[in-house]
Amino acid sequence: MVQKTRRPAAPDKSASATAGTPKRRGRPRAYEPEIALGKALDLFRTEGFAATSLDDLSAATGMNRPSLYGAFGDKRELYIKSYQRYRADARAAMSDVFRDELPIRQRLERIFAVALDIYLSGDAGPRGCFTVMTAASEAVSDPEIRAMVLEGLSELDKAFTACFSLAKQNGELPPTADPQVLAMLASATIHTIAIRARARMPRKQLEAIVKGAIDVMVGAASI
Amino acid sequence: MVQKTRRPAAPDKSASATAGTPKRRGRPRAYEPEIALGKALDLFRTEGFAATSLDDLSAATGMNRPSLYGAFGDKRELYIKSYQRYRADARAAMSDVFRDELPIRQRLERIFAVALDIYLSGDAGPRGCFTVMTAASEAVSDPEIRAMVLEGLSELDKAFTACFSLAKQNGELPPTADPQVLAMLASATIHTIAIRARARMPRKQLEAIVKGAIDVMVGAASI
DNA sequence: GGTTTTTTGTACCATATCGCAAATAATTCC
DNA sequence: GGAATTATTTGCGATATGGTACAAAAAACC
Repeated sequence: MVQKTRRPAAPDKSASATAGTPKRRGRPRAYEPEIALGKALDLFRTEGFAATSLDDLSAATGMNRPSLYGAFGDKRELYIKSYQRYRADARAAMSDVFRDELPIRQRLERIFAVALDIYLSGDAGPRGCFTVMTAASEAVSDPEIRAMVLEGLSELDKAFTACFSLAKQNGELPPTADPQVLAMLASATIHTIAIRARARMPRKQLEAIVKGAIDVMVGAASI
Repeated sequence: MVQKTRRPAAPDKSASATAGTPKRRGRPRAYEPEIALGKALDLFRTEGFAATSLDDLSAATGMNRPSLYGAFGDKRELYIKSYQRYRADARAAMSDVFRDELPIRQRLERIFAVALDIYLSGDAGPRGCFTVMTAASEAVSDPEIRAMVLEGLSELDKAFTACFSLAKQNGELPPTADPQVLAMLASATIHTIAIRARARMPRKQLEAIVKGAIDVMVGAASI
């Protein structure tokens, strides 16, 4: 359903006080789409695409199936929107840390701490990284989803590369250090803890892995 | 169905020439269980547990559903047996290389080459690592499967640890090198290429990642 | 040849699943 | 208040799914 008569200009009514809410015309929505999408994401993250039924989604979001369909399209579209939401959330949680002007070691520590928080959250056990989960499931058979996953992977790679490049410029790393190689190691560390988290490896052990990886990456160990 | 009257001792019949085939009594099996299990594994590896139906499995193995059930139990049991088969295959493919007395760098190169072969194989696109896939899907909700995955992860960790410990003993690594930390990096590299393979990252790029990781691990770079 | 044993093949069942159609409810516009 | 618009609710229908019952088939055993 394409939205037709969306009010052309500002309505200037009293209700317009609630910023950006142009008083839609029909029956008001009973549930906030953004909240519902978050619930759907939670489910998809724990169960995966195939193991999540529309009934499950309906129960989790509080919307019944036709409403779900009207709001987000079919199951696959909902999955894609959930994944985009996940990426947006993760980016929001990470961007500050990636942008911060901290010494490289502390920056990495904070980045991985945030990642662990994301991967270990969840009522029914740790849920890992949705990009990794999607790569492991839908990415093989669905080209569009695969493209999104590939983009998600490379977004992380690029962020780490920028991180290490800056550190190298600042003289925090030896001139022989290759930011791209270090970025791949950092991404690999992200991926391994995401997987291990889903297998319920305890946080302490994951933190030990992170610490060891950081030691190697910033050159404190194995020199 | 528990096997009852399994012939108590050696039958000493003519057919006994076909070693270890004690001439079972009823109608002979139309399909070799080991081959069928291999086909089931192929399917599970590409599609995952939930997205693979018994009809798919039936078509792939050439056994109809009742036969499948009789031979392997229900779908979950078949998945578990498939996973164990995968592990056995991977172990067989890896054990020589892990045991070989090569210099550490060449050893790692060969290990990762074998891993890439496993991860990039498949008619319907690269299939990655089944342990990683299972961690990403069934491991959260199924404790038994989760335990197997955790064991699979730690088996790899231990193999790499032994690898690096030996190299350190041989003086191939600096005395400050921590075999456990290096093993985690090696496992992380395995995991990241498994994931990237499923997103169809080209082999060349995966090999570049492996090369960079090896450089760092054996201390050729970033020193 | 007849009996026993094991496997296969056909058919079936109960349920789950996805998607949608039609009716009902709540709101704005006139 | 009535028309128009948008959402929700109920319920349906076609199909897929996991699992199984039961008869037919193919072999060994006697």
